[in-house]
Amino acid sequence: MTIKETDFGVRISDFGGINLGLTLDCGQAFRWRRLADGAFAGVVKGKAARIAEGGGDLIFLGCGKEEFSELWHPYFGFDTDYGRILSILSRNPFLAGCIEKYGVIRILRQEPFETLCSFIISACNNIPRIKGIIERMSKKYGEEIGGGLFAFPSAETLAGLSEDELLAVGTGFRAGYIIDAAKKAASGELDFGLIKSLPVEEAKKSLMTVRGVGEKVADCVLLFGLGFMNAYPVDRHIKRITAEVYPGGLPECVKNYEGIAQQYLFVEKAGFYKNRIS
DNA sequence: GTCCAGGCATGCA
DNA sequence: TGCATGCATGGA
Repeated sequence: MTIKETDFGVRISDFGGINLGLTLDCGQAFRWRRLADGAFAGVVKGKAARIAEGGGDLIFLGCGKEEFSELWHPYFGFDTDYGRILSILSRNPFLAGCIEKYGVIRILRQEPFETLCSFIISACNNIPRIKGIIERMSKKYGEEIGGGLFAFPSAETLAGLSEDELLAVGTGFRAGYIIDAAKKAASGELDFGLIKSLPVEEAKKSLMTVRGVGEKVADCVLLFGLGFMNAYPVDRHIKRITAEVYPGGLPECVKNYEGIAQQYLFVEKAGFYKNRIS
């Protein structure tokens, strides 16, 4: 990977490629939007970001080298060799077709508490509405970071809210679940640093001590927030797809990278990519 | 009005 | 252990 500081921000090349639009808008992250000029804007760990594409390079606008290496390098998993992983997954013809079609969809390494809340909210919900709820939560209970943007609320803040205060932003029946997650995270009963170091099954069990967190939500947090590429979230779409495409079970080549395979299957078959924001 | 949405907790067999 | 049901909410 080459990193260059320019007048506009950090420009990176030779990083292994990315389908930026799909990576940021394939149902794993909920705070990115596409601007009129084609760049993407989002809020990550309390930092406002704009990312543009040019000639296969990515430009992190208004960002310095230090911020890039501390925040964006891990967020996009630039230390992960997607070329190698995708060539392994391509041993399966169906996945090879998806990878050919969509390019490199990266699994983001998001802030764990925000990821946990986001996927608690995702239960029995649709993606546009999940985004709306998270935006309203941030606007009402998150810290303002300038430009009319707001950080995702802290666990401490959410832990102090009443269910009615969360109902007011449209969380519905998940309000109590979010408060339980916030209390456990704020008290340290849920220690993401520790969970990250556990074997996947134990990590999953500890996430499932939170009300409103079952197998699927736990797997999403493991995959999209804690770096477990072997977590395989099975939602109603993936259940159908897996039965349809792999009635005999997942192919051997998927082992250890179930989560990445899952995201290609989701994009290909859940139909979401057809509806995503242009 | 009805149906559906990246589920989960609960009660009952 | 396995299955049905209710859960808030808004858009189609």
